[in-house]
Amino acid sequence: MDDKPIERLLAAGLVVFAERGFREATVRDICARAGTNISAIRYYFTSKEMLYREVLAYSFREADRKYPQAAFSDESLPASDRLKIFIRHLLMRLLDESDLGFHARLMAREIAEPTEALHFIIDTVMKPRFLILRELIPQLVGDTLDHTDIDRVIHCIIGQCLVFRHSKPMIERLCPEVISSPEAIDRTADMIIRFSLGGLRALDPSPGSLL
Amino acid sequence: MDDKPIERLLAAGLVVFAERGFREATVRDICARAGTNISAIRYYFTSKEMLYREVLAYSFREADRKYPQAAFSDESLPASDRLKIFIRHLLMRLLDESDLGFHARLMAREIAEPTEALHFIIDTVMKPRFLILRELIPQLVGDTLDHTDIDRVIHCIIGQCLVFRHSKPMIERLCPEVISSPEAIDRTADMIIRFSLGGLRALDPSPGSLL
DNA sequence: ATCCTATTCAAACAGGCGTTTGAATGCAAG
DNA sequence: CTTGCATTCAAACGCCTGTTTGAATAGGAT
Repeated sequence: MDDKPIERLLAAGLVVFAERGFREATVRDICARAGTNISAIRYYFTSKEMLYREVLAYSFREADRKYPQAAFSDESLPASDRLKIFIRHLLMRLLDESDLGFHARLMAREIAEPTEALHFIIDTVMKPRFLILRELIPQLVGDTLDHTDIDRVIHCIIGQCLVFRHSKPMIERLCPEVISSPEAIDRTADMIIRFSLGGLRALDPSPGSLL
Repeated sequence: MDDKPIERLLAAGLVVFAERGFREATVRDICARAGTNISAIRYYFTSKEMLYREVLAYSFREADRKYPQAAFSDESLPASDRLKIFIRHLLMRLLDESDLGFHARLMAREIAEPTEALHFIIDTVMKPRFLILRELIPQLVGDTLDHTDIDRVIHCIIGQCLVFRHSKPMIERLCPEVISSPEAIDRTADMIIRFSLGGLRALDPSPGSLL
């Protein structure tokens, strides 16, 4: 447990908001975890909603600290390698059960049921990655697809990663083995990569494809 | 509006539960939509939770009535055709904005944040479809994958469909065109099918593949 | 008309929520 | 020690929730 109440509230808020969502999270629960009095939220953040915004910012800071500038934005690497890195990176973050996992869960929540903070999140973390994929994918499928189809392909790829996070309850009932261990998650990442590269190859009509 | 209060409450409950989730939905809102008094829920369903269960059952009934026994379980068709039907079917249901869309949203909610009803839903609607895919996929990729990898592939495929439902808020901000019209959704389904068949081909080492 | 049952209704209830209060506490500076 | 300020605390506030109540209403059977 950190020393200052502000840090403790941010850390506790991250956990509770990630697990229960904004509305279902209670300030009493957050404060209990943080070991503070209820009114500490008002004192330091003025309201639950302001705390939530600060938790989001805190979450981004922590995530960027642990996963700094992903190598997938390194333009000197081959496009297919960059895509592989992106997929593995994304899946790991999504299924990470440490502090980092809360960040992923928090964002998954915002995507599915946006608060007013969604625009900020999209522009800050989603859009930059999205734009990189927008220039990456055409390098892998040639010029046959228009920009809308490129966006479709991008979602096909990230959807394969997201499903393992947000359908987790179903997965754990139907086939828990696919993500039950770090090795299993690793194999899942491999599978998504093989599957996606195969999918991209099917979209590229040129015979001597880069893939 | 239907005639009987029970029907009206079920229909209103479907809409409100699908849009707000179980906890955030209020009985006052549901009753207002249904045009009944608040205590009608107690009178006909004894509690909000019992109403929710009945809404789930009602939702399944309605969905099966509109999308009866999908052709994709027709074993006389080629496996690849059955997969195509499955993908198109699933995406259409997920993005359908009519009554049927509420059914899909309701289930998407249960998958992401299960109530006690999840087990029932999984065994009733998910598992049967999942088991069909479990026998379908091996026909398309040969015998090279163990059953866990088959389950991974299944999730890669359904993940591509699910992402367009549950990342909708993000899609509508980053690239709304991909699902902005029935034609666009149709093109998205085509893309998922091409992408998935390509992915499956990449997993099948045999030269003269069925794909 | 009278009774009985089914249904509707407005009002209130208890509990949990985020927020607010005002006093208690700690602690460094004068 | 005293002052002043930042911080903590228990308690209460007002609001909204699901639920409950008991009376009002309706409509068919006798």
